[in-house]
This record gives sequence, structure tokens and C-alpha cells, in this order.
Amino acid sequence: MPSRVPRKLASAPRPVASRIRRNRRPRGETAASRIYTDLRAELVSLARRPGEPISEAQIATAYGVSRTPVREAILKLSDEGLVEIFPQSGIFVSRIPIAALPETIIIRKSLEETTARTAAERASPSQLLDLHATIERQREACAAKDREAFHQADEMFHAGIAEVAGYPGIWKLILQVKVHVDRYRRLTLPQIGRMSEVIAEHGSILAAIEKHKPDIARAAMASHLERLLDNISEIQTLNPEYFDQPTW
Amino acid sequence: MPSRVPRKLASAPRPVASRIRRNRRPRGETAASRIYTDLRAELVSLARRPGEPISEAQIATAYGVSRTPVREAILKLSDEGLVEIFPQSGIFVSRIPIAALPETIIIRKSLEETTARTAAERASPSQLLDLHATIERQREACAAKDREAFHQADEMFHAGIAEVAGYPGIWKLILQVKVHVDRYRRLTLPQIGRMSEVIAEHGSILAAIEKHKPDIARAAMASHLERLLDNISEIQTLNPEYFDQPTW
DNA sequence: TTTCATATATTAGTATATCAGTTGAGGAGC
DNA sequence: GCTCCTCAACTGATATACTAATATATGAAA
Repeated sequence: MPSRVPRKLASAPRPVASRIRRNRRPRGETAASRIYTDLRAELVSLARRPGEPISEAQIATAYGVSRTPVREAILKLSDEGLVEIFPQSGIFVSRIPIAALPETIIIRKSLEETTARTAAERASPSQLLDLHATIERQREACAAKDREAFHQADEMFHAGIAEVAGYPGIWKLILQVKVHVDRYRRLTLPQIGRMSEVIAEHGSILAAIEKHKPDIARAAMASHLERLLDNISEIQTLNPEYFDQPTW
Repeated sequence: MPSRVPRKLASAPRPVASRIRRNRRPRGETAASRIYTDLRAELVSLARRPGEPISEAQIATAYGVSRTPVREAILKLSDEGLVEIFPQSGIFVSRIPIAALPETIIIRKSLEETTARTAAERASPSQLLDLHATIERQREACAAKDREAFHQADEMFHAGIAEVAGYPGIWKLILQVKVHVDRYRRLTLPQIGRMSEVIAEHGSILAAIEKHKPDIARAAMASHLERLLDNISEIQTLNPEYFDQPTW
């Protein structure tokens, strides 16, 4: 009983050096984290559609767990804006906030202008080869008309540039920010024709990085991402129930 | 009993139009949100010091609630990186990750270069007056040597520029990203001398915005925020237990 | 005194229970 | 048919209880 007080007093006023860097492991694979990962994938892939209700109890029984870890997962998804919680009413897959999409694309553009510019300053030959390989993989996916592989290679290219720049955290941030845009783009069946354009634009970016021309790389990345903005607001009445439209 | 099935089947395959925009209110002031807000303030203000343990049970009794809402708040803080959870061991105020600070400053710089540039394109006379007022408030705080008011006005200036640019979401994102830098800066007692420099730099930014010179505004903002980078890594051995240092 | 083993207390994660607010189907009245 | 009302069922938020894992205190052995 009295052991509690000394423990707290010993560490509260000033963490002792011995407390630094214990070999504690951060929380590993919990039921909550597993459910979170699964649910997030279902939401981003639109397997669960915008506006659709989500039942905590149903998921809990499906996973054979209680509602507690399910709730933890859903609360996290709520913070990300992927679901909306209405007290005593229900949890619903959030509709895509089209009005907010342009700003998130601009955020991404701002951040990737920086990674492209810095990558052009720092890229090593081996890193350049990796980026070339990624583009090549994208070409193959385009030839095979494999949308999924194309998209994966696309992400890898952008992540790779951030890596080369030495800013992997920037890519992680982008992943968080662009989630609604990803949902939107999955709705508008990506046109095959755009694929070769994307590859060409990636090629321009990489060429500038290879020549260590930061400003050109930045500009190439900027115009590449500006294409995203153009594609927004084309399909409006297509699936109106999926979008969070202003009250017209 | 049979009412459950029809309700689910009716909405699951396709959200019906009638379900759009009910007058449901999002979750309001819950016990969890109150505790989250309080705890976050304590963490950012360093009232709870890096490395210090946090007891769920203790907070629960302090607020007169159960562990559940406390846990919800702490999980959210864990996602933000303000606390670290070690299973079956304890929850601890996260140490300041100095190695990650430069990248977060660069993120902020990238984003605010955009807000400054766009603000210079769009600023209306009334908005310009607001920004001038904010700088004036900062001058008064400087004269009064009121650090807290100075810092508040500083935040308001940057938030105002994002607002003028039409990108309030960018400022919200910056608020999330810069939290560890804020903790760091609170540790290094902000030098009074720097205040007048900050005011001068803000003046340069605003002047460029006023003249609708996007590139100059962007550059002024960039150099303003680059000063943040200089101030890092000065105090290392000052309070080593507060920092998450590489294992030297 | 130091080292090692044991015991006890505390913890995060999860399970279960309770409560109050909301919804929507169905019925009464028109 | 239409409107309003009632009420049962479901929900999110919270409370309480349990479990396995970890750390610290204790004490024995060196």
C-alpha cells in the first residue's frame, strides 16, 4: 500500500536518469489495432460506402471481441474524419467533403514541392536508380492495365522522393491528409489514358532531380499535382449521396 | 425484434437520400473531450514534464469518472505523440523528439510559404487592417514584456494569414504538427530580444502581402520561419531527461 | 554489500453492465 | 390516405470487473 506514494514522488518532480530508455516495448498488435487497420482499409477502398451506418456491436461479434476495442478503433477513425459519430444515434461512414478537397491537395502540393526540391539537392546515384526502377514498374503496370499495381507504384514514387529528401515524416503526413481525395478518386474510375501522362510527368520530375536542378524539380512536381485539382468537381451528380455537399 | 433487420438492409446496400443531412448533432462536450482538452493543455505547457508517468486511475478519481473516458482521452493524446503507452507498464509523457523537430519546422515552412503567397494574391483591405491590428497587439505585448500575450498574438498573425489565403485547414494542420516544437520552445526561455525581431519580420511579410507581391511574401515568410531552425540544438545538455536523444 | 529469486502491487487491454437519448415502426385519430 | 403520438429497440457514453503482463519491493543467499 505505501509503495505507491514513493514511486510517484520519486519520478514526478524529475524523471531520474535510470528511467530513461527502459526496454519497454510500445504497444504491439492489439485487438483494437487490428480492427482499426481492417476498418480503415474498408473505408478507404469504399467497401463501406459513405453514409452507411456502422454497428459497433456487429463488428464486435464478427471479430469475437467486446465492444471496447471496436470503440477504440472507431474513435481513431473518427479523429481521421473517416467516420462520424452521432451520440445515441449511430456511427456512419463519413461522406466525402468535396469542399475541403482542394485545400488538401494544396497542402500536398506545398509539401511535395519541398521534398522534390530537397531530393534534387541530395539524391545519391543509388537512390536515383531506385526511383527509375519505380517508374519502370509503373510502366509495366500501365502496359498490363493493372490499376492497383499502377497506383501502388505511384505512391512508392512519391514516398521515395520524400525518403531521398530525408523527410519521411512528410510522406506520412501526406498519407493522412490525402485520404478523402483517395476515396474520391476511387469513385471516379481512373481513366486509363491518364496513366501514360502520369508516367511522363514522373519522368520529368526524376530528370530534374537527376540533374540536381531543385527549382525545376519543384516546378515539375507542382504541375504534376495541379492536375489533381483539375479532376475535382467533374462528377457531381454522379453519386450525390456519397458527397457532403453544401446545402443547395 | 424483427425491426432490426429491415433497418440494416434498407441502408446498407445504398444510403438512401432521405438519410442525408439529418439534424443530428456531432458529439458534444463529453467527459472524455473535457479530460482530453485539459490534459493536452497540461502537456503542451509542460505542467506535466517529459518522462513523467501518467496514471489513468489517478486522473479518473480526480475527475470523479471511470477509467473509460480517461482512456479515450489518453489514446487520442497517444496518437498525437504527446504521451507514450507501454502495455502493462504505464503511460508516460513523451520526451521531446529533437531529431524530428527540423522536419516539422520544414513542414510548417512549406505550408506557410503557400499561405503567405496566396494571401498576397487575395488579401482584401479589411483583412489587411486586421493583420495590422494583430501586429500592433504584438508590439504592445512586447512593450509590456508579456510573453504569453506576445505568443498569442504571434499565433493569431500566422492563423490570420492562413485565413486570408482561404486555407484555414492548413493552420489547423500546422497546430497539430508544431506541438513538439512548442514544447521545446517553452523549455528554452524565449529571449526577450527576439521579440522585436519577430515583429519586424511580421512587418515585412505583411508589407509584401499589402503590395500583393506573392513571391516576396513567400520569401519573407520562409526566412521568418527559418529562424526557428537556428534556435534548435542550442540547448542540449540543459535538461537532457526531457529529450528523446539518440543513444550517444 | 551485492546479487538473485520471489512476492506483491500496478498496469494496459478487454469484457460486461448500466443508462439516457434517439429513432422509426406501428397504431390512433382525423 | 395523412398526421400525430406512443413505445420498443437500438445507440453512444460511461461504469465496473476481470486478466495477463510487467515492475518494484522484499528478502534470502553469496
